[in-house]
This record gives sequence, C-alpha cells and structure tokens, in this order.
Amino acid sequence: MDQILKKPIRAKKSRRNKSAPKAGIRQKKQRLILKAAEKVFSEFGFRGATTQMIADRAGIPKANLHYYFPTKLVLYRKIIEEIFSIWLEAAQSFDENSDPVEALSRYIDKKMEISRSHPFGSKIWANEVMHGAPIIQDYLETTLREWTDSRMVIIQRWIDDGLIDPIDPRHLLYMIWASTQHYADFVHQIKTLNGGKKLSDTQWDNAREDVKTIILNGIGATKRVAK
Amino acid sequence: MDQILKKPIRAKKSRRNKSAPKAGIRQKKQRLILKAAEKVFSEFGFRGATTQMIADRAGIPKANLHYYFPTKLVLYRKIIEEIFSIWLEAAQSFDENSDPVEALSRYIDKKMEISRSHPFGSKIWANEVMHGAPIIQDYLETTLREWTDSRMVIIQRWIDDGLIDPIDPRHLLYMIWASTQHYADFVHQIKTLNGGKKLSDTQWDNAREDVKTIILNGIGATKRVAK
DNA sequence: AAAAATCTTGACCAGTTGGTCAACACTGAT
DNA sequence: ATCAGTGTTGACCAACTGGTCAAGATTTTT
Repeated sequence: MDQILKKPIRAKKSRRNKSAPKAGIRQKKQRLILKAAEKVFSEFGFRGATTQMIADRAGIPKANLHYYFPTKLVLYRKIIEEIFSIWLEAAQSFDENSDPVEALSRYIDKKMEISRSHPFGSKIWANEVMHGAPIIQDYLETTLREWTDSRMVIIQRWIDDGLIDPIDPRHLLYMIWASTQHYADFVHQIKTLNGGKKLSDTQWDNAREDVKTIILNGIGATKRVAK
Repeated sequence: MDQILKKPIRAKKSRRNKSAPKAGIRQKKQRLILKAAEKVFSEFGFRGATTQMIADRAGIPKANLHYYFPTKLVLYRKIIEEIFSIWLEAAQSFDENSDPVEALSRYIDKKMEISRSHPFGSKIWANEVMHGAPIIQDYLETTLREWTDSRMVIIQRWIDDGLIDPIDPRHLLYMIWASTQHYADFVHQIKTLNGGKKLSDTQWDNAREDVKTIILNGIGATKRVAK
C-alpha cells in the first residue's frame, strides 16, 4: 500500500541513516500536503483540483509539493488508499460478533462515525466511483470484491440460521453503505435542509439511531434490540 | 425554467414566424447537445468535462456548440434543471395516496426506476452537491427545501396517526434518497461487484423489492404489505 | 433571383495547468 | 570550515481550455 512513491528519495548514499530530523520534516510535510490535498480533491474532484490550490492550502510553493509528490495522480492515489483502509477497518465488527444485531449495529455506528470524521475521504471515493473508477479500478476488483464476498457469506449464514429475514445480502450491504455515506457525501444538502446549520451532536445521534433502527427492523433482526 | 438562454437568437425580425423547419433543427440540435453533455458531465464532472468532448460526442464542431449554448455553465445548468424536475415528478405518489405503504412503495419504485433510466442525471446531481452545490445552491434553498418540508409534514402525520413507527421523517427521506440513488451513482461499483456485468432485469427487481421491504418493515409500516 | 436571416466552422487567442529545472538554502557529519 | 545530501523555490514551458470571430454555407422570405 506504500509502493506508489517510486522515487526512494531519502537516504541513498548517506552512510549512516541517523539523520532523523530530516526524516521528520519529510513525514511532517507529506502529512501536511496530504491533508490539504484531501480537502481540495473532495471539493473540486481530481481534474478540478489544481496542484496550485493544494500547495496554497498547504502554505507551500507548488514546486515544493512536486518535490514530495511527483505527480497529481500519485498524490491522489495515496489519499484513496488511506480512505479505503479506514473503511476496511470499520468492518472488524463482522468478525468480532456472531450476533447480527450486535455486528450490524457496530458496523453502522462506525460507518456513521467515519462519515462524520472523514467526510472528505468519503466524497473522494464517491467521486472516483461515480466517474467509473478510472484510477482505483484494481481496488474494486480485488480488495473490495473479496471483502464484500466474505461479508455476504456471513450475512447469508445469519439468514440460514433464521436470525434475519431472507434478503439478498448484497442489497443489505449496499443499503448500509448508501445510508451511512450519504451523511458524508451529501452533507452540504443535509446542512442546507437543516436551515444552513450543520447537524448538532444530538441530530447526529438521532440520525445514527434512525438508520440503525430502520435497517435492523427492516431485516427482522430485532428480537432483542441493542440499545 | 427556460429563461437561462438569454440570447433570443431565433425569430427576431422575420415578420412571419412560420419558419418551422429552422426551429425544428434548432430544437433537435439542442437535444443532441444536451444528451451528449449529460453523459460527459456525469463522467468527468463540470470542470473535468470540456466543451470539445461534448462537441465530439455530439458529432459537431465546438464552435457550433457554442452557437447554441453560449457557455459551458449555461449548458450545465440546463441539464441540472431537467434532472431536478424529473425527481420532483416522482414524488406525486405522496399526494395521491394517503396510505404510507402505498405512497412510499410507489415513491421508491419510481426513484429506483429513475436510477436505472437516468443514471447520468443522478450522478451529476450528486457531483454537484458533493462539491458544495456551487451552481445550484438556490435550488436547494428554495424548491428542494419547500418540497422536503411538505413531505415531512405528511410523514409526521403518518406517525401521529400510528401508521408508522416514530422516526424522524427527515432521516427516512434521506435513507430513501440514499438507497435508491446509490443504484445510479455507484452503478460502476455495483457492476464490478456483480462480476463486471450490469444488473439484469431480475436483479433490478430484487434490488427494488429488497429496498422497499427493508424500509417499509424498518418503519413498521407493514401491517399489510402491498405486494 | 436575390436579399435576409439563420446556421456552420476553421482558425485563433488569452488564460490556465501540470510539471520541470537550475540556482539557492539548510543541516549534520567530518 | 567544508562538503555532501537534502530541502526550497521563482521562473519557465508546452499543452490545453473556454470562448470568439469572421467568412462562408444554407434556408426562408420577398
């Protein structure tokens, strides 16, 4: 997940690689650039974003940005990879809980949490997929597909065991993704419809609870609702 | 909804406006351009799309495109307006049915249908909102807000009448939008996860039924399920 | 037929963009 | 102090973009 940066710029001839301070600067600046890029990409899309904008937001000259990330594409891909790994982590709950109510509750909780804390990432992903995933198609075909397949098996088992109603696991997953990510991708619309004010803590709580309630009730999983 | 084209290019001095043939060409070509633009915008976003691409796809020179649509922005807005009006029409079911199961079933059906038949439009809308609605903010604040408010009143009445469980009407609407539009906006991802093949008629039927089932069950609306 | 209106288009332009590069600055080791 | 490795940056460029324009083609009206 790190091999994209081809240039092994750092530490080549220096005999002792004890030059920690430089390495620190390097990492710190890359972080800075990535954070700026995430926001700019999410706001303007890949083509809409300019390296100049990103550099400006990071408070550095454009040339300096290109010193750390040779091309706009490398920078973009780096960001997508991070988002993706965050999403995968959120799905641990499937492995840690055998009970569907527990597992799905936690998964939805986490996904909603990510929508709130990482809205930019979610938008970039959505943007990328909406445009036909020109840059991350390989991810869809490998990692995401494998992940999805394995989760569908688990859901199917719940159905076979009579723990939830018989629905196509695929559509359940899509619905969870759609409903939770909607709060990140469409945050602007939600905000506008909320009188121009972003959702309060309470409103977020309500949203999370409503999403959970509807989905869990919707698949007949609520013999005992985890509240 | 038509006042955007400021240039009243047509019929100005010609005394008799019986010049039907020209007018026909005009309309036909505008349609052609709009259709091409819809696809290109949905694929590349506003900034990513170039007027050259649109002209190419429409099979005309770029200059000709600019003869009919003075700027890229005018063309874009025109498209957004069309999409929006299609979505509003889909919501008639709220007025025509007093029963929540009936009203919501039809609404979801229609929304899913639109996702299938107008995926480009949905993507453009999503793209626009995700980027902060720079061009259609007025729509969100006026038409969409009014529409949403009026529907929320209806849903709230269902709750008061004990026809559905007490959930925040807002989140029910968001969930319906998210779940149905997901099948348009993320069609590429769905296709990839479906082995690279787009959904068959049967799969679309299943998707539609599952979405309806989960949502209607989810809000406790299914004393009698409309099947 | 010929004038008037409308439509078509190749050539062009000014502004912007991603990316380069050579000169310069800093840091830490010897 | 010196020097190699690393980091910084203003200036630059070739490619591309939205949009213009004037000359010409086509159709309709007189």
